[in-house]
Amino acid sequence: MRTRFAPSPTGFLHVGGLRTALYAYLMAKQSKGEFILRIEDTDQERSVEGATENILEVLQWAGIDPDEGVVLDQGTVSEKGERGPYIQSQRLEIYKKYANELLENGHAYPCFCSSERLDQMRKDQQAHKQAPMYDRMCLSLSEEEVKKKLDAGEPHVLRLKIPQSEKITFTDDIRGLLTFQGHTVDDQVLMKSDGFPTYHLAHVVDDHLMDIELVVRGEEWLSSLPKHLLLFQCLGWKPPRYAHVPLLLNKDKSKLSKRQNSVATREYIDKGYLPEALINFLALLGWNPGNTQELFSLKELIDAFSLDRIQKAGAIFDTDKLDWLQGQWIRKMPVDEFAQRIRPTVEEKYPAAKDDNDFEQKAALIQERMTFFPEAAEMLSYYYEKPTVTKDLLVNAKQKVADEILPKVMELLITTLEGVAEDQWTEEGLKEVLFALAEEKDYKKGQILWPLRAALTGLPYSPGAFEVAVALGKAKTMERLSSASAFT
RNA sequence: GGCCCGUUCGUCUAGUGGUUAGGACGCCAGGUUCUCAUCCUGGUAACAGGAGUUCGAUUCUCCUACGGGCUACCA
Repeated sequence: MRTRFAPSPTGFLHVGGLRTALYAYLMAKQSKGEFILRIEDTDQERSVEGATENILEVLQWAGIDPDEGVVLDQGTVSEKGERGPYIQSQRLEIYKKYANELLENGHAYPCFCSSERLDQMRKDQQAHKQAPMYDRMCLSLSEEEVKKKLDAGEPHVLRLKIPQSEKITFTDDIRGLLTFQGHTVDDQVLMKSDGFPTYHLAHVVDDHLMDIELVVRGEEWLSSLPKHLLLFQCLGWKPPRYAHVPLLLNKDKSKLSKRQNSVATREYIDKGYLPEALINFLALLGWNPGNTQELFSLKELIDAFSLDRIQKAGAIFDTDKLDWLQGQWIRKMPVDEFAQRIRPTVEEKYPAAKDDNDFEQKAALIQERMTFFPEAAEMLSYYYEKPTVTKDLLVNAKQKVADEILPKVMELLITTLEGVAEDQWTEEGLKEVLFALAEEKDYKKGQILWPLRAALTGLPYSPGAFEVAVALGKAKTMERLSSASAFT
């Protein structure tokens, strides 16, 4: 099945857009079909320089690669496929052709009304509690009048002539049977006075010409669906399947907005979220697999996805679960990949990490406990700089490390560890020695291990004492113990 | 105002006439552990309301309420 994602280059890629793209992509891949990317830049005023690149980069980051259409080829925007161009501003002649066809067949008519008149008309209608709709004034123009105005080059638009008595029904892939009455549908503008088509005309023409079989788009389009259906009918084309996905919502249930949330996918990338986590999260917002599986890779989603398990109601964009998924996916990463991922941020703060041959070993210790990559540097700080140890940290009531026993414990730690041979300096080796020490001197394990860990890291929490001691090595461990014992 | 869509724990959701209404996140408690995190166990918490159909409605129908989307020469 051929599906498409057709963003407007008006800025960053919205997370809702990413979810829509994901669903369309999954449907295409599941059926071994093609996923097409088309750029809808028919609004010249809103088009933003660089937006297309940005959107493509973000999709690539997410692992959603178009088979056809506008693609990123080694970092630059290019086009691929037989049904191009895939950028609407380059298809103006095509739209013009079909607009003329509609005009000739009497399905569309030119409208010369000024925006001032239109504004006034709507105001009046609203004042009378009527639905604001075009009053069809220009439809009553005689053929001669129209010709005269056209010849005089008067600015005008082309409007779709909605058959008022028609009842339009359609079965949406998500919402089921939908019904609209012709008289409640406005005579939509198809061609603007600047020669550009509106979304309504453009997408119908393109989806037909590009052989799109399924359109996945946001619910906000539902109310203009009858216009699109009529357009297909007037042009003598078979409409594609449509799947209107529910909206992503703010906490107050309004449409997800910049004011209340981070909506740019880029922001989530910058915060360090993994594409696996974001994709997993987005997939589950409004869709469920029908079983209790929560973790899905993109590949698994391709197999498991189906439109009939998409929710009809909107979903609040609550990122608590995203954070949990992020932790899950971090833990699933191969250690070397994880190390590679955090290395740059650690090196930035601690250049010494560049020469660290045991970086991976240290990274492994924090992989189980972190949620956000930017935390990595701080979590590894004590390896690359001497920790600031205070007596307050060394003492710990819960571990029963009292002020009075501290000097003795520190002394025991130093003398005991001093006696450990280099080849015994392993987690097992240290465990054996220190547990024996605790038993011999009748200390609880915590009474010995807390001061050790605290002296080595200078932190109230960190990986365990044994792991840190091993990663640090004997020399550094001894050095830190002796300087910490000065506080006692 | 009009048209269209929707409504199960705080959040994401399972459920299609008979269930102790299930799972996940969050939160709380306990356990593991030298700390924190992880991990494990348990707990908290929901069918918007009203009629109707039915022996029986979360499930079907209607109404109400509430929420949302659209209502541009924007998408």
